[in-house]
Amino acid sequence: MATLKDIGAELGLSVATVSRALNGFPEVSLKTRTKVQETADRLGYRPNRVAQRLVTGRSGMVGMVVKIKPDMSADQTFFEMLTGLTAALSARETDLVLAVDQGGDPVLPYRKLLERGILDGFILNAPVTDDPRVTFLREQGIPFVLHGRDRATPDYPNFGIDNAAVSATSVDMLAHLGHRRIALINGELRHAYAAERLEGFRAAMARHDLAPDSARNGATFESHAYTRALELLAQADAPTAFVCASTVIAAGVMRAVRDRGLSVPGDVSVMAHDDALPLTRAISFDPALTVTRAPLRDACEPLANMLVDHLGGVPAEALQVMMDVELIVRGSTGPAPKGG
Amino acid sequence: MATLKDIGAELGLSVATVSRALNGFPEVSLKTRTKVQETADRLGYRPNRVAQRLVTGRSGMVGMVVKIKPDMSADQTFFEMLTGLTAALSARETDLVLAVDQGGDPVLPYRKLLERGILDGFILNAPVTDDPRVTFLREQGIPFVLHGRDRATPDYPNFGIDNAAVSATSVDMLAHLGHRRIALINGELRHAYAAERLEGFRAAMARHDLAPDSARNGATFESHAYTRALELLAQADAPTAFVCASTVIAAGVMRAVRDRGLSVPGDVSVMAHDDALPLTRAISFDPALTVTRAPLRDACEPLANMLVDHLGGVPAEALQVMMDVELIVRGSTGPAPKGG
DNA sequence: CTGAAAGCGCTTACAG
DNA sequence: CTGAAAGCGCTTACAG
Repeated sequence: MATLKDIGAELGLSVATVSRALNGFPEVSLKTRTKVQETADRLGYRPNRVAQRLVTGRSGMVGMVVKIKPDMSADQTFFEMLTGLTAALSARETDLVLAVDQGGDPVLPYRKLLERGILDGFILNAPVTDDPRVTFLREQGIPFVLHGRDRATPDYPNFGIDNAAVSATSVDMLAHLGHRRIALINGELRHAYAAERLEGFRAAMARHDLAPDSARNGATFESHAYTRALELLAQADAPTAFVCASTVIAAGVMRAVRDRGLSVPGDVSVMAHDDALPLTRAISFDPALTVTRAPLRDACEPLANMLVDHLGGVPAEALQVMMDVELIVRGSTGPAPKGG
Repeated sequence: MATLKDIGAELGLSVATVSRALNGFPEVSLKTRTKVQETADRLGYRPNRVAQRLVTGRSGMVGMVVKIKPDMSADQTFFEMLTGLTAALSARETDLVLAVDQGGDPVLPYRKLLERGILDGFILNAPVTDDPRVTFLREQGIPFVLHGRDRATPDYPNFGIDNAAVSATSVDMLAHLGHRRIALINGELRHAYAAERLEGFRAAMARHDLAPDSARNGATFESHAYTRALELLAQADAPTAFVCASTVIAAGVMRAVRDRGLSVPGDVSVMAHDDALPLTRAISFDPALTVTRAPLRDACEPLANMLVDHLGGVPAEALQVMMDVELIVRGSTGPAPKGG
């Protein structure tokens, strides 16, 4: 590997000048700059990142932790983001280092990664309300960016969707179709997104003078959603519309509706929030699923850029974005049934 | 962050001695060593990896490339290994850096990662026959370890299963059950594992004096497997047993068998090789699937250790392991039908 | 516009 | 058994 010294030796220049030429310092003469650049290209010079990092104090690496389940599998949503983040970070000359959280103390993998002393910051995802990882990294003074937010008014860089608006948009649309009994089949309430969706659901239902008691929170398995939907459908005042936290949940709900001998959207409307995961595509449902849509992958580039910008000195206040989601109406929703 | 200098200053020792004490050099006196260790602990000293790396020339980081499909999703088998590898590498003080292969030149992401000059080596998976990545890394002189092998007699560290034996074990078992017409529903032939399975299949069939013409290679989607099995079942001399390259393929084959009005294992036996992926569990089939089994995850620790050992100077010849697979007989295989 | 020098935090021959 | 010194490859005040 060619070094600055090699280039300097060829041209009779000091490493200092070569360094400045290559890094675009304005005081270097055009003639010198061209010669240096040309020699660097010819020698295939690549700056030694390790040396740069030692002197700048930055490592050019950020960390991310995969949480794996007891069966050693990880969340589909994590991997969905992982590839996008890696690509986006790479465009900013930053590498992504991975660690695993085997369960237990959620802070431990971050602590261990920090002890290695090689990371500039972290990307966190899937926050729970008042996330202990946020508390830890903040008190350590380590920069990080969060996908979503773990509290109402975050003081760290974050990028996410307006989860209250997800519920509000869904409820508004269904209410305008005449639905009065609307159910929310939500994720686990400890997850910040689920808490926000529930809150948004309650507020929206209240605005329409509807009873918000048909909300069910829990694990986002298809089978769980199926069971919870069956329970609601067995009630005297069964819902005529379901708002689902994910497309997987919607699949369970649709199955339950049909097992009750009801039709979608004739008897029951079903809609979901769609993260655009490749394995459960809203458009492949029959009928195609009405959704609020916000592809997880769309968050990757903003998150990567925010973190790198933050490391470069941009204050957290300037790096907080809450996106609105898109409403896509398809065949799975329709007017409330007569006399429903 | 405390440095060697800080520790030395506290104790009136040179950084050289402190360094030696901390790194377990034998010449340091016990008394000094204890004092240094104690002070290091008290100060919360963590070696600066970047500095260590600059001087040793090693980075303590290895790379891995995710190949993502046009729909931006990645292979389940990749993620299955990713978490296991990260954990195993971490135990050896090594970090895993990720990059993505967006399609196109398979060598490009490796080249780009190398240009950053921060990686000691690579872990490769899913080799194709005579893999160009192997050629590239070899000519660059970069250490790597391969899951599986891309040629018959590899000269690099590798860990994998005996794919020819996978086929042989399967065919032997089915032949002993009286099956004469055995089909192989294989993966894409450009993948080294698929080529090895096919070769093993042909050899085993020949040993039993059976015609090995019922082999079909192709993409490992459930739907493709379904189609290919239907074609074979429609023939006059339809197979009475199927050896499947994966559990996903087995699912497609079983569906085809049933759509033909046939039963498993009464009319047709079905077995598969099982990588123990969490999403398609052989035991959840009905009837439970007979398999040759070799969990992908079992490869993670050996691969991680092999790479780190190789970086530490262990020659490639000492780091080549081909594992035998386990045969687990369950309900999806049985005697060949009478007159079949 | 360019160079000599110091320094980032460590490791490791070389002396003693 | 310990220290002084050189050096890994870079960046960046400080001079000139």
